[in-house]
Amino acid sequence: MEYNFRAIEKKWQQRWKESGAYKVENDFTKPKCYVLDMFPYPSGAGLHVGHPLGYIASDIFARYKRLKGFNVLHPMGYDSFGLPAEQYALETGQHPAVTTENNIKNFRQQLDNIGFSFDWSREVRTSDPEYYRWTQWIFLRLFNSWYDVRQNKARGIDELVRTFEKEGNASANGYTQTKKIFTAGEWKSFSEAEKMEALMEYRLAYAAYGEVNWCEALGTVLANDEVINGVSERGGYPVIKKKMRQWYLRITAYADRLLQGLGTVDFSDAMKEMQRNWIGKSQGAEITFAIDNSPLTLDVYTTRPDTIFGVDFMVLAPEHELVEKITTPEQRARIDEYLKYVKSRSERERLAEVKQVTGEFTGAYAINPFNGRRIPVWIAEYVLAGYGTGAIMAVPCGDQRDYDFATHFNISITNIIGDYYNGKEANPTKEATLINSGFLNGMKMTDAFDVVLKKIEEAGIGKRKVNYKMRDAGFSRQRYWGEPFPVVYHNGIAYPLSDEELPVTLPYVEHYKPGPEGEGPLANVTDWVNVNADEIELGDTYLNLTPASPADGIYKRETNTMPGYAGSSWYFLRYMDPHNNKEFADRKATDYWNQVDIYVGGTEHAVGHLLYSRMWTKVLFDLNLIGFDEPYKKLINQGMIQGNSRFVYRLNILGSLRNDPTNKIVRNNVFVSYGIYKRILEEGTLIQSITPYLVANNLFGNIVLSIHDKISDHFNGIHIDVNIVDGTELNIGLFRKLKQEYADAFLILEDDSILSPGQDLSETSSKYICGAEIEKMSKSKYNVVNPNDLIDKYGADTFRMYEMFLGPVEASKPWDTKGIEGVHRFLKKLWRLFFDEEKGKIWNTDTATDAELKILHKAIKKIEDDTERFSYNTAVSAFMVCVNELSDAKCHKKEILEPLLILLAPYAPHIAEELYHQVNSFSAGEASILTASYPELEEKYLAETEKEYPVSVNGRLRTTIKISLDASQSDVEKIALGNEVIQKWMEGKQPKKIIFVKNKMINVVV
RNA sequence: GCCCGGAUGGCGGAAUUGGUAGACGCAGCAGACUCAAAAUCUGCCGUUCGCAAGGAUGUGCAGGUUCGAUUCCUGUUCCGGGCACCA
Repeated sequence: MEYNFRAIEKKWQQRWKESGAYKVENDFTKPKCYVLDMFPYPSGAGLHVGHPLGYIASDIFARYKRLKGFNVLHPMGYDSFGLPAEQYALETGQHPAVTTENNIKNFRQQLDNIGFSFDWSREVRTSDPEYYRWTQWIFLRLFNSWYDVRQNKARGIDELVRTFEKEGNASANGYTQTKKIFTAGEWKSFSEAEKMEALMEYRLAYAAYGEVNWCEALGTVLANDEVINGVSERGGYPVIKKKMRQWYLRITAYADRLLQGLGTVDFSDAMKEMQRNWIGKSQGAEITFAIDNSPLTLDVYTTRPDTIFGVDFMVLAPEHELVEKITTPEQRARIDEYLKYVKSRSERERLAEVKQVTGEFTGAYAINPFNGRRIPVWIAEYVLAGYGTGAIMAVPCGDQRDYDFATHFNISITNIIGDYYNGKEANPTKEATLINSGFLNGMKMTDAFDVVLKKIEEAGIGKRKVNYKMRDAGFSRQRYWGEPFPVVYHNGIAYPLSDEELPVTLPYVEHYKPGPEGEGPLANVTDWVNVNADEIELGDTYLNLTPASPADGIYKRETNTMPGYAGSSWYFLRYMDPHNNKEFADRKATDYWNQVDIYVGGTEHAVGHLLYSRMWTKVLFDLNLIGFDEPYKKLINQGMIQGNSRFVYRLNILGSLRNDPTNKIVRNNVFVSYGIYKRILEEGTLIQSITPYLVANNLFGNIVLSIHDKISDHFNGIHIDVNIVDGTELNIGLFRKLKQEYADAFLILEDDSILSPGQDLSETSSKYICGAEIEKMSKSKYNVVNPNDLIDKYGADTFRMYEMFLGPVEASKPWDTKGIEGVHRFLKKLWRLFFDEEKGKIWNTDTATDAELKILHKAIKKIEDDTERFSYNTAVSAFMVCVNELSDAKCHKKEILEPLLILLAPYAPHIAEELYHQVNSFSAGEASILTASYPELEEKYLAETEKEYPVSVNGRLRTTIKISLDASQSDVEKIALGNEVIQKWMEGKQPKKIIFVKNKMINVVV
């Protein structure tokens, strides 16, 4: 009986499916464990071997916890809204719903093949109306909430309205930048439009005009984290800044709590650091400067108020509102020209030329409040309008950008840091003792910080201020394939729809092109966009207005859709209660399942998805809709599996040779093996290197190639499908079959011999060796390895264990199929502990010896420990050690083997279940290894009585001595000093000291 | 430029708290079984000197702390990732 993995895996996958083995109940009496994977976007390309890495890791953990007696929630679903499906629809006219459905089918087949323990009855899809109904519902909560800074939490907008009615907004200032202060009376006199406009400044989801990242090629705006180096993350298209009315999430209100929350979760330091950088908190001061000969004032933000005496100029962002007002007539023309220049530059150009110094003087001067100095006010690109106040005080001796600017425009530099400033570059030190700094002279900069701030606050010309780099998140996209907003407009005012109107489903569209004015495709569906007042029910505005009536006429639906991160911000909650059609999830279910215990996914979501879902969770918590405010307790980032590309090297035929009918190479391609290619590059000339191979075989006829400058120009390294290469050796038969154009190619092999068309390797002892390079795994590089192929060849259990054996889950590593044989051999060896090819069944029910129990319990200890801390590569190795030892000991005892199978079940569930049933005679469906209980470690079997101690002399290992573990220090010293080898190395000297660490080592110092 | 992470045999990697560096696997070499191949099994496998016993050396590089350092500290090089005019 041999290990027939194909039949075994098929059988058990079928049985588990039939018995609903992975179905999870909301059984609140059992301890819970929530193990979650980041759900995938179902792309058309399907899975490659990199995708399942994290899924396998989490699956092992989930199965392990289940064996440990936990009620484990381990669901899977699809983040099925998104750009690629829509881009594909634009090109082919196929509806995104159709392509998405097909892709999901393909994904599911590939996932099923690997044998995951997902509870598919809880599957969610973000594009399913029954799902996005609740995304829209949460959006309405965001729309109807505001952030109360004093209570430091989100509250219902109705409470804000009541405050306004009582006392206006002067004291009840929520998290908003508004400058418009109104009294209760004024509020009451506001029109409906004015009230809605005022409230909009407080809502957590709000519409506003703002600079957005507009991507013309994609026809939509993008969030900051979707723009990389001035181009779109997806597709690399140019992105420009544009003013548009957009929806935003007021995530800045949560900046501090998102920062604080990092202290309560178990994420990697790198991950926390990335989020901290993105939030970008800085402590500083906002200082108001008077403008000379003007009633106007200038606010700047600085993190270094201690350097105020070093201010040599001011710089405004070109977009700053003061620029218009303070520019003097003499400078007007030059400023206008500079503004024109700035406008002409794209975001990308600005980023590309970061170090270029540009700017212009406004002609105006600010006054330093502490010494009355007149400070010239400039404008320059390097100051950003969106950060701080959009204006800075420049201290060239302490800030390199200010220094560069001052040098470029010949502005004299005041040194306030003495020797710390060398006159050649700025020094941002905080250690210096201040000079040229009035009342701060002689003070350390770190102390001066608070002294200056106190003075500024006393004088009423500024205040302490915390700033964040993070901006509110753009929340609308001009696309079709996303969640429609539950919002309608009337006279330009946005009204929420009632919960009863949900879901607002996507209408059918004829095509996916933008609307008439650059809006999303939905704008073209006029009979969906325009709705009569009596056709819809509006949500509560809390404004005590007369309800909308038919007389109010036509409402227009919002034509934007929500961005990709909307659905993924809360999906982990829906899994808890996926079929609930009354609520997004039952409160009892969310209280029970609570935080995700283990969340596994890639680093690429560090700032996008992770921050947004953390924010949504905090909002839901504030509104008392769930009972916790961090979604993910522990995060594991699986590493990227890189592709291992293979190359063949084609000789480029010169144009002049192509027309020569006497020459064979005109018609045939010539490929050289990697060794030859490398030698040619090293030798340097084409004539000397190539012709011996080619001329000798009469490939060239009488033609001689001309010498080129670069030898490598004569070759094209061409990606070749990794699946037709064994290691680095090309499978020539498949190579010729794969592409018509290669069928007649000449191949120059590693030993310089030529393989002509029609010949195969049986006529030579040489090989064609391919070049190799590590790259991203992608279709275009022909380096994609499909899990299905490997599973077909070795089985899912081998595949699962091999992926884990590759290295730590967190590490990125190139894929290499070669080692999979070793893991497969291990499983075959395990099988042979139970069955022999000739003798059949060899497992028995004999009583185990202590030595055998020790092997088992060593494995229990190591594997349980490694599984618990996600060290799966070492766990797999421990299985191998155990099976090797049992084979050597010829142990075939059920008493040992059965517990081993349970240990193995999370890693290789199919073979474990099969053998578990072989050693037990269960009746059909009676038992499963999936619900067995995990073996208990019994330390007594591991107890040792003696230890082979390494003994060193002066720290150098000289020998090992077996000594009883209960030997005392003096016993040990006697034994060590009595040892022949040790005596030899002591060279007759007296020991100064003998270091003895019990159960570790002995070191004799002489 | 700034911030994180890493560097160990031919290769992937192990060494959990400072205590026998190289577990486990791949590849390679030698051998057994076989008509042969596959499968399986046995032995060797960092470098170097040596017939061997054994010795020297060795965790990117240069120092330091320690009886003892892959592990801690200082400096440095290279690689990977993130951020990038954020005042």
